[in-house]
Amino acid sequence: MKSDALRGHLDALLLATLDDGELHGYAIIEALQRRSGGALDLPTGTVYPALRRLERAGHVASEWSTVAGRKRRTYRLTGAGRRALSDERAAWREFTTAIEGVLGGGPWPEQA
Amino acid sequence: MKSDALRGHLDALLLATLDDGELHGYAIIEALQRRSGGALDLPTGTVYPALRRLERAGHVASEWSTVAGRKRRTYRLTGAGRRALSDERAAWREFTTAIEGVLGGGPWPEQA
DNA sequence: CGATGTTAGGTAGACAGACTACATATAGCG
DNA sequence: CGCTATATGTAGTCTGTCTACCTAACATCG
Repeated sequence: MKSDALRGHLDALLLATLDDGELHGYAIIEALQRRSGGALDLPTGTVYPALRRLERAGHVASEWSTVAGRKRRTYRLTGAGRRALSDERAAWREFTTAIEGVLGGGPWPEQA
Repeated sequence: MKSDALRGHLDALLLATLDDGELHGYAIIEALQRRSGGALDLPTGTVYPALRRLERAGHVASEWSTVAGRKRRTYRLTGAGRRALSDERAAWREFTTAIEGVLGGGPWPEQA
């Protein structure tokens, strides 16, 4: 998968991943792999900064915990995050509709 | 529409627009507007450089002509461009499948 | 004739978001 | 002890798109 393709859609992915319950960063990456059928394998250098961006924006909140001696920062959606996710899903539908209108192909009707 | 969302998909759009026949740059922009239902309104500063990139890559070829005193550079798909378009369409399907696997939502089955 | 708008093409530079590469630390296994 | 998996993080780069601008011919209105 071309790497730039993701641009502008990463936030939606992260928020959607947290929609099923709180997760820590590493687990988010694994969830993305699983749910995308292996197509998405995001590097930590992409995900961690993005999570902090989302936290600054108030869309997620985090708490530290320690599990089996390892520190984890567990993220969960905030109310604003849930609304943002809803907006992102709508934006995704608009986006794909627009692109598919073009890619969809076939000869196009002249404007009536 | 968030502007970055387009990243990595612009080439596909341009190639698809030319798939129905040759067009000059300005007409491509209008065709994109029409076919996307008005959602895509790409500035010339985005489209013209992208077309030159595609020409350098050998995916389109261009010829100058003059219509009603105005110079036009008319673009058409090359054979390589047609193959590239096919690849882009496949990549688009993979991309949306991956994203929708994540966004698609609902609780997710644990890996069996 | 001058102003404005439409058609048409173009460039330079900024910007932002994702990536590469690197650094850190603990636990468990051989 | 070294290696792998788990887990988090930063610095700097890269690149494609956008913003803002410029040029030019023609048409129309006043």
